[in-house]
Amino acid sequence: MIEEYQRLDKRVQKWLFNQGWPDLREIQKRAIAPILAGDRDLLISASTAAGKTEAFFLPACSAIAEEENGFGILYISPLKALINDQYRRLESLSEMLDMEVTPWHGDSLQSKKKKARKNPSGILLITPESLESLLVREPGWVKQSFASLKYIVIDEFHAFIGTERGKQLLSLLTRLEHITGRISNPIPRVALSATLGELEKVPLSLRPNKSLPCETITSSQHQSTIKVQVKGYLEPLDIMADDTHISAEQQICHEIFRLCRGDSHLVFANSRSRTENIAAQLGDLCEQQVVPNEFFPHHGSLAKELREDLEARLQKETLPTTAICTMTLELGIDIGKVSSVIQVTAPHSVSSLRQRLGRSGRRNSPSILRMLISENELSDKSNIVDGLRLELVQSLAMVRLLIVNNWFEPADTEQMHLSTFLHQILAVIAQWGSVRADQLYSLLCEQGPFKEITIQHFKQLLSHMGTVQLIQQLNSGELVLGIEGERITNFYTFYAVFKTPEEFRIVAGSKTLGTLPVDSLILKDQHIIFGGRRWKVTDIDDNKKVIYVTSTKGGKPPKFSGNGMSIHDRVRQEMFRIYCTGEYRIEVGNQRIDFVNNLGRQLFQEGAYLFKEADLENHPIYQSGKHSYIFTWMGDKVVNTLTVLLIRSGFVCSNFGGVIEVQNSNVDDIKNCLIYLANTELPDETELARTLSLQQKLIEKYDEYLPEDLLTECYGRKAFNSMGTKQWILDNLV
DNA sequence: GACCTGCTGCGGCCTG
Repeated sequence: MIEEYQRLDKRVQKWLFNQGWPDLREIQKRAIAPILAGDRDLLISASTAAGKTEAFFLPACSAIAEEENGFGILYISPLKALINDQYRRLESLSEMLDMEVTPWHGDSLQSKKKKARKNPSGILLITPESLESLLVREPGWVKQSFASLKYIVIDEFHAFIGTERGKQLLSLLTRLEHITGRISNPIPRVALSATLGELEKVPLSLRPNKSLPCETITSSQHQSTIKVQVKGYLEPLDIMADDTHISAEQQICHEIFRLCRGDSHLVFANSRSRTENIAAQLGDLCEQQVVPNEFFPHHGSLAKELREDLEARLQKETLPTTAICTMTLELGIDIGKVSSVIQVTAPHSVSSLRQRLGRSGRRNSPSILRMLISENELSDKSNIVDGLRLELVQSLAMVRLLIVNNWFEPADTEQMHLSTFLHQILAVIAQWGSVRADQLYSLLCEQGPFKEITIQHFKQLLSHMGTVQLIQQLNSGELVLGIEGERITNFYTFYAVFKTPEEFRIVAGSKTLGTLPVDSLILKDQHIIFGGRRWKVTDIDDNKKVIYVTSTKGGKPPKFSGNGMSIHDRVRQEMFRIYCTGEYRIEVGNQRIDFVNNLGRQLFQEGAYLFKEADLENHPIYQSGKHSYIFTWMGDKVVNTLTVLLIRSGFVCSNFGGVIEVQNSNVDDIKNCLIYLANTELPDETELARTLSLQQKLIEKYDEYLPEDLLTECYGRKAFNSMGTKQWILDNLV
């Protein structure tokens, strides 16, 4: 490997020597040859802090060190904060090479942009949105300054796969290759990513037209020790004021206080409002015990300054600090390792549980995960859904899938992303001024990433875009922007493809605490919790979109908006397996390790007993009083399909947590109805989506401009599965 | 009964 090291630029070698590193890491050595070759794509997949960034930049900077004109490396990041981090980290290396590094995003300095605009060279660090804005507004400059581009590197690539933003990014890269005349001689793409499931599928997500081969480098995983405990809590039927029946959440807060005080931890509470609630209660406990508060909330609606203060406090490691957080602390930001991770309520996916677990485990100590799960105390009026202890069993299933099967949800790469496709049509027309339809199709769908769009879809979409004046066709046949298209593309909000709700700022005195989506009801004089503290609303300014508050006692966290969640088939099937066998423990050698505390175990046994008593293993429909419940143990597509089929047949039903409740019905009626449907032609996904109102189908940013037929087809594909449902009925009810 | 990310150009105000 000595030879590999010597292939780096002499000044890079000198920089390495100055760092005092004993040796290059394995992935860093292995990346040198393929990057210097410059004739292939590269996927570097390794856990955080494995040195992925250096693995790319050391050889890539060596390769462009002699290049004087134009950018040599284009670095793309999903976060502005990461660009700032990376800029600092590249400072000394670029100084050694006398190489320019330009951070380019919405908040970076105009002076730096000006300088790079005049004299582009070295490394450009940018977000997809800023790159979009450059292509649309300054295509001539882009063509010149990227003429000798050698590498495109994408950081946190896993965050892009299967998303609207990821689709936009791939389209941007194709457009960049097109504008620089590099379609037939593509610019190598390097993806840096956390460890991914289904690694063999990733190269296609990096370059859908396969015009360059892709090599993959993964770090040899060192197995670390993991300690897991699941604890059960009981939510009392009556919560008394006398403290004998305190709520499950209060019990959980006491436990967090006991476990976390004196060291640093992360508590993931799944929603912003629960995050706020728990942070406030822990703050109260500190006050009651007259000790300094070391519990603080962290989520996306909190003001940047408040978040950064907490991040800095975690990083410094001088004061014990526990963050009660949402996924904002799951990945990306460098906060160092914490002593343990606590999960309150079941996580939404195994892959996010895995990321969270990875945040704990300091040098030479194990990763520690605790899951604190509450279930309702039962009465004779209780619903079977409560009795089964579904949330607890879901948590157990997820722990098993993660630890025993080493499985987590792969990204969904099958979606059409029509809203982003429409966005890219507008962006390309805005960039070129005018374009022929066949050029558009070739660029976006054949060379670019929109492989799922057929000519038929494309024609239908273009014609509708003409009707709503997004575009118009000239006599020559060329497409140009219409009035509405001009309006949208000329406003700065155009560059991002994802949707964000309008928000109110929350202001205390002269300080902004954060933001709230406008759809939550906030009234004057109401008491709220925000930023882990209690406030009273003094005034609301509808025009300026500001809520004024003052400090006070008491209050509830504001309601944040949100959609339902979707659980993968495999998680539900693991739950079913656990119920059927009554066994959740993990086998290690000849032993079975129990990772659940006494109350949790008791709750599990209640659920498993009810499952047996109702014989859900053999009878998926269960009648209780006037209502019936369908347990499919399948993912949401099948559950949604069954629900809509029954609604179309006149039943009143709803689903929650994968269980369908059918009101005023009995088992035989439901069974007969579904078997009858399965024996005839089941309506297809598009037909099922027609049952829903237009409003329910408007989800992504530009959905409102899509023809309803196309939107319905797209929605149907996302939400339903007719064949799978037919099979489920035949397998389980006949 | 969920979470997160990003974008412009310019006018006005403040500080050194």
